[in-house]
Amino acid sequence: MIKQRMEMDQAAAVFKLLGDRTRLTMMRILADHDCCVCEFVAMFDASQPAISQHIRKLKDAGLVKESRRGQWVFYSMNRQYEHFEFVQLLMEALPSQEEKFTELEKQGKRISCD
Amino acid sequence: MIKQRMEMDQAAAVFKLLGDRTRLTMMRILADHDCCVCEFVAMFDASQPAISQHIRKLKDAGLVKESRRGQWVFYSMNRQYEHFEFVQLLMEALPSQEEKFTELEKQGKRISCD
DNA sequence: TTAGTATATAATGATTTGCTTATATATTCA
DNA sequence: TGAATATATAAGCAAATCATTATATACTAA
Repeated sequence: MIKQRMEMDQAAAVFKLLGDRTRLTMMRILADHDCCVCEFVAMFDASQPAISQHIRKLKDAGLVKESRRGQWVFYSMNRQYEHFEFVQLLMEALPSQEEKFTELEKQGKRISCD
Repeated sequence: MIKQRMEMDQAAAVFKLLGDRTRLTMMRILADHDCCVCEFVAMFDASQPAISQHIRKLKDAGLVKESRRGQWVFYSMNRQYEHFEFVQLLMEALPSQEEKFTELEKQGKRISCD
């Protein structure tokens, strides 16, 4: 696969999206696991609308995609995103947020749709 | 050198700083060359105060450092910055802004203090 | 159909951002 | 010293950002 040339405007737009603690952590988590909204709400100390609005920005920009599974809406990294590889490179430079996830399981708040 | 663990808050703060086209391009240029303020002013379609204010943010955060050379103030990447390597990794993922520089020389606006 | 759960959206407001204009400060050079 | 150049800072303002509250929509299950 050929690496897309990244324009500075686009790069700045990505950085801007990632320049928020909540969105950045969400993306880092999504690099490892799909996640539904209520899981994010449980992980972060944030309201459900706040989480929804952060996700919307990521979705509008194309970084994540959604898929409904029953009553839940799951989000995942969008591998079709023009600069997916760039985003992935960034996420790999950041520490795993696995604790957030294990903590969620400990609280019994993990949603599983398998 | 041991790679510093990057906290998400700090990472988000870096991304936020880079989430502006002008600052991001400045940083990309600084990855290759030191630069003085008037060179940035000539390169970007921006006023001198606007440029100064962008630089100040980068300096306050520790990403760049200044050194006066005669009447000019030159800026460079701060290699002592806690997350210098992280920033450098990001810059390497972006296209060189060499054209900006060559254009500057063509206009005879390159400042040289050697 | 109705209640309950999950999610999205709309309206609002405080805060932050990034410019502008005006002015202050620092340095060089005649 | 005084003029010219380079840079920084302050004040003010429009737009963007990010939360909150209230409400709408979508789905499940009884």
